[in-house]
Amino acid sequence: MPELPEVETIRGQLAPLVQGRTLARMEILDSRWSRPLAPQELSSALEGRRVLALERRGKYLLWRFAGEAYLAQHLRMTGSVLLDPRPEPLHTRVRLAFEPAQKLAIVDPRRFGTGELLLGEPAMEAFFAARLGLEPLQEGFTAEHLREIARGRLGPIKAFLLDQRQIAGVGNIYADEALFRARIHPRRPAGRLSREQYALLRDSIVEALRAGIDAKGASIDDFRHVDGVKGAFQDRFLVHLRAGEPCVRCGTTIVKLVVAGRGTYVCERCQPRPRLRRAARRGDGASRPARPRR
DNA sequence: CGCCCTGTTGGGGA
DNA sequence: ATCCCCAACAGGGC
Repeated sequence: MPELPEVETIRGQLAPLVQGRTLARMEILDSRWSRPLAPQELSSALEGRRVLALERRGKYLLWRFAGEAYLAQHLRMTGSVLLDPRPEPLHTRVRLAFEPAQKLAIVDPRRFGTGELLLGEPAMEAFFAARLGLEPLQEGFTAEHLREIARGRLGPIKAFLLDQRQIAGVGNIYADEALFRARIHPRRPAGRLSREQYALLRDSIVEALRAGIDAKGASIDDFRHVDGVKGAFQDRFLVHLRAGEPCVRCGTTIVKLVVAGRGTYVCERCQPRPRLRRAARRGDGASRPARPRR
């Protein structure tokens, strides 16, 4: 019998455990988890249905049930899906029982995680279309694509990378890593990079994702929270959480900033700060002439 | 011991 | 379009 590690969620291993089984009982212990319906109604909608497949969409876990019923589950920061953990963890939010017998628990100390019921394929596709851009490892994720979706955007490139509607699946650690590898400062306006920088950034995003997969000994479709980023990621992630340490490339001390409301680590020599852009003001006629867009 | 800060995320309101 | 704050909890620094 396959075993799931105690404290990790691995879709790649989870899927074979539930596919083809019927969800016999679903107990939602935290009403916050359940969307858009109340827990009782959401469980009723899914109980008795067979699980056709379990997929990953960006950072969502997508459960496909018979009859075009779907559950878009998000683990947020501290969620995990455990295989029949005993004793039951303190922060168990949902209990799932399948037939033939199989039990899972959705555990989430911080209670940010959610389960969204979607009825009908169009509703399901619309849900993701509204929230997720291209996956970095998908065919069309090219430098040109990146340049096009960033065109005209003046917000910081880091915020842009974290925006799931632009690119699906890039998280805070990955964004820092990709920008470091591409030697781009996180505060650079997203739409103002050179063609070469978009190309480098595109490759760096892919590299960062591969580094993460590698560090975890996982596959791209796995969800796995590593126990302590500082431990498992240290060798492959070159800037994140390294404030005070020397940059591996130039020796300059890594500093921590806050960009897009997230802790952001940067080597300000390898990743030069953008020139301060002055707000256009009346009487500021001496400033450089506006460059034509496009 | 208590207080304060931080965080693998995303959404809503300003 | 963008920014700020919030959700709720644990763990670390002081």
